[in-house]
Amino acid sequence: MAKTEEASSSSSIVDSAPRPWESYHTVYTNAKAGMDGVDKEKVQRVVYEMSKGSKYFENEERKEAYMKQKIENMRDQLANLKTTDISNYQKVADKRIAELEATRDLSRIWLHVDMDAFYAAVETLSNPSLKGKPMAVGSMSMISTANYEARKFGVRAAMPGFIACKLCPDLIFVPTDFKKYTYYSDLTRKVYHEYDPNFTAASLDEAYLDITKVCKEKGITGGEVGEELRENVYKATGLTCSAGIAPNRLLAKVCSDINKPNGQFVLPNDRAAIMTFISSLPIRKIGGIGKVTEHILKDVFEIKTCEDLLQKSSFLCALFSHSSAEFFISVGLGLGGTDPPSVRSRKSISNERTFSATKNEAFFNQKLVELADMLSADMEKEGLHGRTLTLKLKTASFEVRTRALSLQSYICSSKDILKHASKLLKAELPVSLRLIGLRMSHFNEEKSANVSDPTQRTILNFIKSGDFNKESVDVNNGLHDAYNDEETLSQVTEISCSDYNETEPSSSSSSSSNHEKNQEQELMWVDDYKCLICGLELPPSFLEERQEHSDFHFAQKLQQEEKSRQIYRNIPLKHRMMSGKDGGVGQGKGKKKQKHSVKNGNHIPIDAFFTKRS
DNA sequence: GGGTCAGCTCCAA
DNA sequence: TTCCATTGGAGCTGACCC
Repeated sequence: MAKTEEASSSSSIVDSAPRPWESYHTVYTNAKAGMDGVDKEKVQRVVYEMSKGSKYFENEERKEAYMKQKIENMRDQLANLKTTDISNYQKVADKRIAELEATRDLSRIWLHVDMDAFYAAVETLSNPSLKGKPMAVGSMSMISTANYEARKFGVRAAMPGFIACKLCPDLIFVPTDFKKYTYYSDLTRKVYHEYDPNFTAASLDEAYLDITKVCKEKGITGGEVGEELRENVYKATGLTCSAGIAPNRLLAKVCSDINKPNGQFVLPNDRAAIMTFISSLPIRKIGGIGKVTEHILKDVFEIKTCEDLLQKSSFLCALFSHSSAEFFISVGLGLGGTDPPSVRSRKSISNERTFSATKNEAFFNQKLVELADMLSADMEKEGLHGRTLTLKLKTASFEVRTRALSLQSYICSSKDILKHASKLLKAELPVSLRLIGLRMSHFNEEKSANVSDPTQRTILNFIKSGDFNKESVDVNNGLHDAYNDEETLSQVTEISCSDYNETEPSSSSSSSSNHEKNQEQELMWVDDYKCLICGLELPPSFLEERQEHSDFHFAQKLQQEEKSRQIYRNIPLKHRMMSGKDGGVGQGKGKKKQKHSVKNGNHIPIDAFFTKRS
């Protein structure tokens, strides 16, 4: 791997290089457990030969070019740093190192457990004839995992099946069966629960356990707990796993990879031991440092090990954002999570489907219907309502685009999702696609969250505030003046109606919005008969009329607010009202322009995402 | 001019 | 012939608001 990295940095023109595959970087040419002794150059060559000329390859080259540009930019920035700058950044870095060092906690013992080639092992368990044969779980398109026999050939997870076939012609493919994996995963979790009831499952086959307490209670070491736990997992499932025991989660994760498969590694709770361990640890072993970050750190700063991160900390502070620099420094110090991770609530929910590239719009619409149905069902299952919908597209050339819109209300019905998703898609047509995805985010935290905003301008808040008494005078005296401009009136009314429409029952919004409306009705109609604001009498059976009347007062309230602001700012009301509607459906604040940067090649260069801007 | 939000892209697991 | 699916998060820009 080191050899190929050196080669890549020295060969700038791919095609003229004698070994072009050496500069073709993929995630699956990186070292992984069970791949020692693999002819890496052969793997890289095969991967390159099989990929060369494909749309995927072209896209990878584009990304590579962006990355090189980014590296060049960062090198320039680095070269332009003056001695005084460096000296100042060194002070910043030293301060941050001292602060982070002060947070070091060596009192906890963490265990990271990782099942060995989990999916493949489960499949072998249910079909013992696979034992000893090279096998991969997945398909010709993509492999989820490969057993250790297959890894000897360079076959691994995240590799396309057709390339794996070339590397290992006798490779057996087994389709994925998540039901089976979930069943075995549950068995392992029952074991974990005995050691730490609050363990964190990182995936079906990985978990973090705080074993401090169990070590004390049983009077045994972390290593002994690890041995016992792995034994119990084997007894419960017939599957082997590996473990890492360390003072924090970050290190425990690194440690569990060291003696894979069916082994474990213990890093003592001792600062000197940690620093020794970290000093020679390649940065790529750290969770959070992937292919791109590794490349940048190596090519710009010549950082290869975690120790280098500390030594180059001043440059990292100079060129990276505060949070990125802090992360790198904490890695250099061997710090990681020691507190129990807080329970994280779901931030988004999505689904996406890949298909053969096509321009068929009817097909896109069909896919959108399916995705909206699936998303809606998933959301309903979890009782979620979201207000930001993101459409994800992957074009035939593997370019990924996302388009999002934020609505005024929370939705979850497939009908609503489809309605907005279709609009987003329409703006992108014509286009040749190979993937469509939908993601919903910005959930209402609780069922009532969508009505909880105290600053939201609703009739309920309006009445509760008591302002209506004061303003009802205006209603009687100056109402007609306020609505002299008919166009303005229609626009104001439109806004109020749309506000209600966004939360109407048909959009399957939560019952809380209905509840609020009912509350408003109760508050508005004295003795269920007379309008509290203007005294108009309407019997309860006149539902529509009452609704219109509510809208009328709400519009009036908005109008008056707008008018007072208009006077203050001396800006024509009409213009502001129109710009507010201009953005169309659910523009949140309604005044943002749609960006189409990627289409024109104007999208933000990759280096914008890491490099600190002046 | 600073704070905030929406939109977007990318990275990582 | 063929390069997945899902989630979370960082960090940037542009627009708006105060």
